[in-house]
Amino acid sequence: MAEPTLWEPVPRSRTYELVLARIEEQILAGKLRVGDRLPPERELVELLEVSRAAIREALRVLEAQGVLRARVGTGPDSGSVIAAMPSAGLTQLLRLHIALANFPVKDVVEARAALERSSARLAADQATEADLDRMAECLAHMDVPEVSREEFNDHDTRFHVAIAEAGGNRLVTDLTVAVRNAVRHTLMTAFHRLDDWEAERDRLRAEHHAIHDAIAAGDAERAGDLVESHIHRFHHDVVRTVLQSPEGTSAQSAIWDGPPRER
Amino acid sequence: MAEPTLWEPVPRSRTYELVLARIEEQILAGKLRVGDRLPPERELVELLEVSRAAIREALRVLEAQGVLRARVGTGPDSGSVIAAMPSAGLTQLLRLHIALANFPVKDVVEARAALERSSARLAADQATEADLDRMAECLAHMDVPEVSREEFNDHDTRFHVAIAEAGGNRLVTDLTVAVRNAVRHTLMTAFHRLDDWEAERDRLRAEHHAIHDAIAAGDAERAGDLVESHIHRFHHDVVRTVLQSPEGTSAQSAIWDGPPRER
DNA sequence: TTTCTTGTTTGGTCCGACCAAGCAATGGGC
DNA sequence: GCCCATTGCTTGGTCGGACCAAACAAGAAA
Repeated sequence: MAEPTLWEPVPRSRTYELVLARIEEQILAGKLRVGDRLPPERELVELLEVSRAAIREALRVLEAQGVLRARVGTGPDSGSVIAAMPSAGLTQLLRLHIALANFPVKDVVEARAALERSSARLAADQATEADLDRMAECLAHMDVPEVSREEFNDHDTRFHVAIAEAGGNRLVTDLTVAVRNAVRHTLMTAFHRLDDWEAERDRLRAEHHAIHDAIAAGDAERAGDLVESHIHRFHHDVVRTVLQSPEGTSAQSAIWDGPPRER
Repeated sequence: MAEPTLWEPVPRSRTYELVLARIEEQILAGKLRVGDRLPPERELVELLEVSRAAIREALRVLEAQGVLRARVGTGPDSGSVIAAMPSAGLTQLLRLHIALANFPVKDVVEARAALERSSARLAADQATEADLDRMAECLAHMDVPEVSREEFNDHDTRFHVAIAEAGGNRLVTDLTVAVRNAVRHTLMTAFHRLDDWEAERDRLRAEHHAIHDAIAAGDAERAGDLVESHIHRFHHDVVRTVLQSPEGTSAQSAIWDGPPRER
């Protein structure tokens, strides 16, 4: 039971962390809700009896988490206001950690597959006509005969986001968007290095239409399975192959597979 | 195509955001890796020609994201060091946004189910003997006849985390831990208000053992399905029922179901 | 009534100063 | 010659004060 990792921390709290804790208390307790305004920074200085720098550092953290939105001036929209923009913060966080190779691409793909399978199942159950129309519009853009790779990739993303939004689960949607954004660059690189672009394009078109049809038909089981295998196949055929081809050094394979498991 | 939301932003960059961008550049470009040290704050002031306050605000954000770890002194471990502790930052972010009801509990449950299904499938494919032993140990703790609810919940969490770790996917593991931590309080509350604790406890025990056995047998399909239905059933039977019972006001049902969908 | 000016509030930025935690080099005592 | 306390330097942590610019509100001037 004496796990060494459990005895490590002992974090001496810095002032800004205490400020953060005070504000979080009120959020967790429901006393601060979306739209509410925090007292002005100078007032918080007096209330909490710390320097403005400490206050501001805490506010910066909340802002980065998408919980706060600060504006100057005196209007009704000014000051530090509790907001709700989780996807930006999530995207940023995941981007950095993926870049630090904490999360190998393989893991990200797996997470995407899991999340989007869930989205597709939910979407099949409760997508509205408007939702289906939005998906169909994305498909139409990708079906343009001479569509460019950028255009295609752009609407590919929109298509998957549309599915997530149709599912109505905001957490899953935001996670999906964040994960997708986080690997956007990698995806585009793979897309450009593609040898047989036309074949892959046609394959993706067919898969997308199949997914759309399953959702439209309300077949959750099939929609989920199709999305899952769609993501797995694409990353297996395209990303892995392309990233490991000519310039495929050991460094890149590490990006894919991650460091060996150690215990 | 003229979506109104796309014309809103125009974010005037603040100094700390520029500093943040510079540091992120280097991380994204792979020039800063885990373990590397940033220049001292006072040096960054000269390099970037901004105030120390701006530097520090940027560093605070990175720290909150689990990308940085700062220590005073001159030793080899001192200064601002690139680190990799994503789950803490994720947990914090999710906790706040769940509290702000951006993410209704229902959505969180769905995300958990999706992620842990994926974990279980991976675990069934590649769990080692050591992994299985750790799971079994958690089960043993939960099987103690007079186990307390706290003990049970504690090892319940460990069991699920053990599965995620056995899956070997760090992103999914960290997301799982973060999501679980974020709803820990809600979970414990539901656990305590439980009417027929013994019946629920026995049901959970049986489900846990079935999951363990499926993973041990290498049956990915079954393991995944069992975990998924396990989570769905528990939250449907316990959390939803309990949280909406006596004190079940409209506010709490909003926490569960979230605000009505508007388009 | 309308328009311009002025003042106030608010976040944004910077500077300079001091503190305490650590480590490293120094030097006396054995 | 070796050990250990002292001293000094580097580093993040904290603070107070000052000034800027954006944004709005109120009052003055047309």
